[in-house]
Amino acid sequence: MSEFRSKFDQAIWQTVAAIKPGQVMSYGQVARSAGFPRHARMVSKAMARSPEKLPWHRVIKSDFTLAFNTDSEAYTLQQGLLEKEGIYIISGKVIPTEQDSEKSLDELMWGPE
DNA sequence: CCCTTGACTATCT
DNA sequence: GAGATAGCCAAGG
Repeated sequence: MSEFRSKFDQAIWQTVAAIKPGQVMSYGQVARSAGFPRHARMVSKAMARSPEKLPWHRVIKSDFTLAFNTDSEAYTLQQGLLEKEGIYIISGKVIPTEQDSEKSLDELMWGPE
């Protein structure tokens, strides 16, 4: 069997498990943090194979949107799990815990329209 | 061995 | 802001 996968999966799962409630990380960020740069796409595979208890919903795309189609059930599920932790989504984007830009906060509160 | 597939990302229109 | 495009890379057919 593939040695890479088992080692990779464990490193990824450990990293994801370390994400604190109320925090989010992008796939690329997780990959890098786990020691596997440029493996963002592999992270998604590791998620699909991940244990139930893993907080997979705290992993989102680099642009702060969710990885699933907005009309899919998985999207709704992830959004629900995030909201249960106090993380909400405005205009399709996850609200970052740390707001540095007034512009983005402005846009998040008022929406693009 | 070649081709296709993604729960991705960065860059350019 | 929304598409299109090009990198990315292991897995499976």
